[in-house]
Amino acid sequence: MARPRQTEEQSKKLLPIVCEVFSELGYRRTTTAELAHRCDVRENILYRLWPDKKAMFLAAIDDIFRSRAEKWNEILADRPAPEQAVERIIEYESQHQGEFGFYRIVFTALTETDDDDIRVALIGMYKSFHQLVCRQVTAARGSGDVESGLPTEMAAWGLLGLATISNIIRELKLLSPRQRERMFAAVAKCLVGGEIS
Amino acid sequence: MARPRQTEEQSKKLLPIVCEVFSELGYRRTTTAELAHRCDVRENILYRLWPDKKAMFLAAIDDIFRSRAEKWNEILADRPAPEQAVERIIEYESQHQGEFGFYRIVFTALTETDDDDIRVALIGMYKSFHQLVCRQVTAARGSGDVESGLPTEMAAWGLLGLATISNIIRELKLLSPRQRERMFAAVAKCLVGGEIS
DNA sequence: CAATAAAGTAAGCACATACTTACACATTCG
DNA sequence: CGAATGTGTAAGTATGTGCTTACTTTATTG
Repeated sequence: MARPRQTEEQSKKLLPIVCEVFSELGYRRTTTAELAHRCDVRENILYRLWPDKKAMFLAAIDDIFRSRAEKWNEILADRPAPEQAVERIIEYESQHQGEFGFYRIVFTALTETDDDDIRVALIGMYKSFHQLVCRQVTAARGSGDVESGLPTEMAAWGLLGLATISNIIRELKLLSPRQRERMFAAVAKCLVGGEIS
Repeated sequence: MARPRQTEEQSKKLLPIVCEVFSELGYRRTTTAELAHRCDVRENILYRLWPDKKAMFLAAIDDIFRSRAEKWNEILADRPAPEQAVERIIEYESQHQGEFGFYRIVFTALTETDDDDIRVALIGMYKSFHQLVCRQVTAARGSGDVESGLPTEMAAWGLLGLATISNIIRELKLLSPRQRERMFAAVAKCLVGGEIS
């Protein structure tokens, strides 16, 4: 007998903007006023969608992981040969870095908050990502002798580290985009396929 | 005809505490009141040593780089064989990670501020570190054929990435300390000595 | 239409916090 | 000593910010 709730749709609509602002400004500098402004609504509307600022941030963490994983799935959807899958993802990552503000969110979550819920969310995200990467590395390596190279899980952590420093390099312009891409590809190749001397 | 200034000595005395607080809490959560409290002085005394909070943070960045570089020099001071130098540093880093709050300061500087002076300080710091690492990698590789492995500068970036993810792993307890150390050593070895397949 | 409930507006409150000011005390050196 | 200058204390100010509240408008459905 009245208007049906649209909160669901609205939060979906607003979430990408929320993500963007958090990843641009970090947790602390992101004010609810700024969030509202960028979402082109008033603050209290945000507070109808989420109970508090922390919930908005948690939603952003969740969304940022989901959108990244989705992207990877898209890449893998056209079924490249397993050996090429990881290369495809690496190529994608090296070129589209920072697009989702992934690392800024992580950094901010690590330093600006001291909240257990946020830590738990981060931990879950990293574990999922690590798994995802592990699977790709395994696929890329095929059934060749694994003993000669880095154990898969270690190579996967190395790749995550590579992605992280690569983002820092991008943010601080420590290398040109071209150089950064080449560095990313070479180091990734070394980690996935390199022998331990 | 009056008391001589002691600001120099006092800032030296207080700086490690300032570093510690910034790296624990990040830039935004660190209040001048908290800084004063931890330094066991009043706020206005901090403001006699530095013009504003940002200057305190910049001083912390500078100090944290200096103390880390010093540590490395200590390690290298007892002149290990060049091939072992990088291993020594890697071993040290893998075990003492997070001690200086290095990465927390970096993360916080990257996300919580949008200040050019801070960016410049960070950029300088990374370049210095990268050089330092490059020199060690070169030394470790000796005069062997370089062509077969990763170019030195790339390996150095990889190592910095490894240190970064390793810190994240430590902070989020994604691996046990033992596992993390093993991972660090294995990936580092792969980067420094690994062949590109 | 008219009742109802959601969406939107605007103002404001309570508190945190960067930075200041006014003043008392201590130390140096003519 | 005493004037000058540095150090320490304590309170205060102006602003920013998370969150709320009281109210108006809009859409839906019996």
